[in-house]
Amino acid sequence: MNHPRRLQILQAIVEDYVHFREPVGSKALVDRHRLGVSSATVRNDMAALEEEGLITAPHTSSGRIPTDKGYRTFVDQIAAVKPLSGPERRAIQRLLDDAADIDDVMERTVRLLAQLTQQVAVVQYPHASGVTVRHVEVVDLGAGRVLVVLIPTNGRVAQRVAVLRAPLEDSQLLELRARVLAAVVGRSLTAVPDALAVMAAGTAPPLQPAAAAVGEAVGALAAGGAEHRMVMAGTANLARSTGDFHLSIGPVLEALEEQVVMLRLLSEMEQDARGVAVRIGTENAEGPLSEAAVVATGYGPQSKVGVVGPMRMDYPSTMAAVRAVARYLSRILGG
Amino acid sequence: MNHPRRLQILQAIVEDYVHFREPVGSKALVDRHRLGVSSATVRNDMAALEEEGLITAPHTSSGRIPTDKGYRTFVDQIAAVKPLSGPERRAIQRLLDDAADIDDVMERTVRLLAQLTQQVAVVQYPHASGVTVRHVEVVDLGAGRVLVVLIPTNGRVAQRVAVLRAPLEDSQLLELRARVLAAVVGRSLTAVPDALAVMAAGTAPPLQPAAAAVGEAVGALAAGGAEHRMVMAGTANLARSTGDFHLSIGPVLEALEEQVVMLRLLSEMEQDARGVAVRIGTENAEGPLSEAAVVATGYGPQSKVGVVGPMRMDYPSTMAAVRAVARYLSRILGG
DNA sequence: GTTAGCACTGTGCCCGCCCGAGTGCCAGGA
DNA sequence: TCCTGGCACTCGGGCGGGCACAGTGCTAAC
Repeated sequence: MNHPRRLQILQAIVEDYVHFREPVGSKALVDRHRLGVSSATVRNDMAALEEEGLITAPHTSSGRIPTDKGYRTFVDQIAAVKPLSGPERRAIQRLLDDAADIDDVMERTVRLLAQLTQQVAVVQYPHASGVTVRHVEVVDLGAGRVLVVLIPTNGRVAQRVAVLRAPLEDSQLLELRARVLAAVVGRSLTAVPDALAVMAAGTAPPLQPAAAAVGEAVGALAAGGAEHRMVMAGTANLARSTGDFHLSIGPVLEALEEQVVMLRLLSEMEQDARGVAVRIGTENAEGPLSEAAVVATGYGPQSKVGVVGPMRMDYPSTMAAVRAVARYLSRILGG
Repeated sequence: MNHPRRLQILQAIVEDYVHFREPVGSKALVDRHRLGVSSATVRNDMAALEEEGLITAPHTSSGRIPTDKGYRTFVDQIAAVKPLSGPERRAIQRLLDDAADIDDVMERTVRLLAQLTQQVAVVQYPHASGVTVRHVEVVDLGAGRVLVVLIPTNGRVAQRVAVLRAPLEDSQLLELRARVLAAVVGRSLTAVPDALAVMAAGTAPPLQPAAAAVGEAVGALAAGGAEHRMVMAGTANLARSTGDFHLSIGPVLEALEEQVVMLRLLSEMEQDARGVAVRIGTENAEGPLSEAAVVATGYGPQSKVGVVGPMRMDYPSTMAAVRAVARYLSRILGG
């Protein structure tokens, strides 16, 4: 597929279909784009494009719409990522600079991206690679229950309640706390579970069961990092996209609520030279997303941010927005 | 309105309409319910109910559907809250008992409620009334930025980055940390901002700006409690409800994403003697929710949990599920 | 107060019709 | 070899008429 005019026609079809949301015919094409040839010629090229499986006609006598493969070709070969406007860039920066804590950053980011792209935005919590333990706090809740708080250097505090066989004296609690701190502060999160197992094993009997329970709790906090969580916004945008054409909203919403599935999908996507990954239609495994497209990219060490929308989306703008937001996010979190 | 048979007929209309999702006529009514009278009599009663504004006919020759007021009467006068089944109760308990931390409790609760009711579920984070400060941690991020972590007795850890005019020495940081701890540990969250203002004012010049910045950050954390946050699940259920009848999905999704609005709505709702609050259609202010119903109740000190769905919902079951989930939630968090 | 019967009415559905958009193909020209 | 104008063809969508049906309101009788 290296016939320049045909690529140009494919591009025009994709753009017009995204814009007008209806099949585009040869005449409309020559009217709206300076192709320099007649509609008959365009028809011949369209037949060739259809032969190659890049476009298709919903019914015999109507215009053409791009296929999955057509969008893919468009994205790979044609689309130049469109830079964001100055005001947009400033808006991103201002909004994210004001964020109070990590949760706030995530919340603002996902809303911003949803608004910029007019799609559903998804942001994974930052990955904890290279993060070490800053502090651990053990809080007595009474009745043999203690709250364990893990404060890693990335600020993503985690917490959990551990249940002990018997209540602890204040002095015992302090000793336990000191032992835990000594064992893990400064260590990488990945090393925490083992370190605590050693600590528990080396603790004298009266405190041993409590040390084991607390150690297990902290270990779980360190292991089950926040990178398994995500935030989402802009689901209302789906309603608009879905309104006029296929892509029923229910299954897509279900898929989006399955965080595990979404996170795996995002993590599988590998970005290309432009720094963005795109999955179109059936490139997503068979299922509810087979009529949708996902545009994603990484930020920070190995976390992901992206949007989900109809295949008929403005890829250049969307890719630009996703990439820009990811960059600001890296900057905010890395700084 | 104290005509027993007419109430019975209203009840039958609501139940059948909820069940079959189409206007119900006099004949179908006598077929499906043992009313003991003929369809002609039912027609007379239906005319009376329509006169009172409790039901209405979409067009001249079709069955009747309940109005907002009809649902209201149904909910107030008729519906007995239907207790949950044993397996349902056990499922709630098992699921919530396994939760790791507060975020996990919220996440599990909201999913559970969405699944039980087949509606969109909303859970507000627990309110911090009566909560005191257990600990504060100050973590140096370098470059004059410090992470401030507030650990309240309810386990809802909050965090924030404070930006200082100039970097601090380690010893200065330790001193600052000690001053903050001395000022706020053991105090109620509501007293924290003032206490820190005093602390900052009484700090010697070299450390004063940093104390002010950190104090302000901690104060904001204490003031801006988690009760302003909420989690949501089951939006896919909206697609099903919305599919066949009015209640367009877009505006409702938009309203749900406006957390501020939703939280205010929930907080305004006052539960009745049965411990549940219900808002139907236009009882919600004009707007996107005027064709929806909200069923909510409180849990813990003053937080809310509820569901949003079409007016045509199974109120007895929904009210029971909301109430049951709220009870388990109170128990988990209060224990 | 209840019931049977009857005339009436609006909706949904099916059918046939026509119109227009857009195609594929062919023959002629650069 | 590629492009173009022309033409016949095809299908979808909109429109109007006719039909069956569900359900009502009303009246007269019990």
